[in-house]
Amino acid sequence: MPELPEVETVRRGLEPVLVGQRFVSVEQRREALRFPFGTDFAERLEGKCVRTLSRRAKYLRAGLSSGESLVMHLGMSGRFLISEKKSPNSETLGDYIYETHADTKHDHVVFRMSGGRTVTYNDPRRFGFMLVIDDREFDAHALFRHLGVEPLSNQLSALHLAEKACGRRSNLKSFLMDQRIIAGLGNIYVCEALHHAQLSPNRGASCLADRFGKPTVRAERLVHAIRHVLTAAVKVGGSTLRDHRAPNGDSGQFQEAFAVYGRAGAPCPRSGCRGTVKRLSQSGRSTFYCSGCQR
DNA sequence: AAAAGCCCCTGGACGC
DNA sequence: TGCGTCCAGGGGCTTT
Repeated sequence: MPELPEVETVRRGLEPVLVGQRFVSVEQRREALRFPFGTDFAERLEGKCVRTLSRRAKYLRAGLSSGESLVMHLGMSGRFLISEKKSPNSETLGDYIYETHADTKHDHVVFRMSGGRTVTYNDPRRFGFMLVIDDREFDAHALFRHLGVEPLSNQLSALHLAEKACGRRSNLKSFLMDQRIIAGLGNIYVCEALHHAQLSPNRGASCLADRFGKPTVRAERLVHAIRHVLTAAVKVGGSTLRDHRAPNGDSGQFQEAFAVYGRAGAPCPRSGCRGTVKRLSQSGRSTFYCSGCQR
């Protein structure tokens, strides 16, 4: 499911449920998801208060009162479900509602919060993971050390792209998928941003820099397109293809606005363009683009 | 060092 | 209804 707009949607949905609340109980139902949860996973959370809930790339980070952080990644199919509680003022476990739904066999973690709600992590494919790490080790952690710039921050600039693209031999699609350059884009939003920028996914990434290493007009266009597409997607709660939902159950709407993703054979929606959306395979993943207007 | 391929896992869509 | 095949929003690891 989740690229930056979906993860941000989940963050916004979880924030009022987690922040300022304490973990009353943490039920870990299996040894590992993609990675082992680590020793004492539940114990390091129980009794701790959540101070902040932030997002870095496609990761969620809950900052705890203990000086540690709970890091969560949704992989391909992870989602959170929230249930209300029967008795708001009681912390008896029996008063917490564990809402049954169609897919409880993939409920891997259940958080019961002091505010009275139950937060359940469900993930059929188990490509997601959770772990608790010391805040002092966060920036140096192997998962985050090499992450590139946040695309919605002002760290994303034409100059940054030009510097990273200089001397590269990969194509634009792979370049934008590389989390060490820009962190948070995935297959959908790379395709959509390239279409918006009218750049071919096959074009070499080195087109973003001129022979002096300075950013080109294409780099400027790409930065604008990435910001535009991500901002529009966040605004409508991301894209729901299969399982993405905000924690309150709402589905995203951005799939309605896809220009190219998943639309092979359809006419290009750009006004004045008479091209057709094509699908091709790059580095083992589908790319959708219009050969008419993306050059 | 960069780039390509493989793999983790499950479920849904589709063809027969 | 059942079976086989292909595909999927991510990303770490290995190989070239």
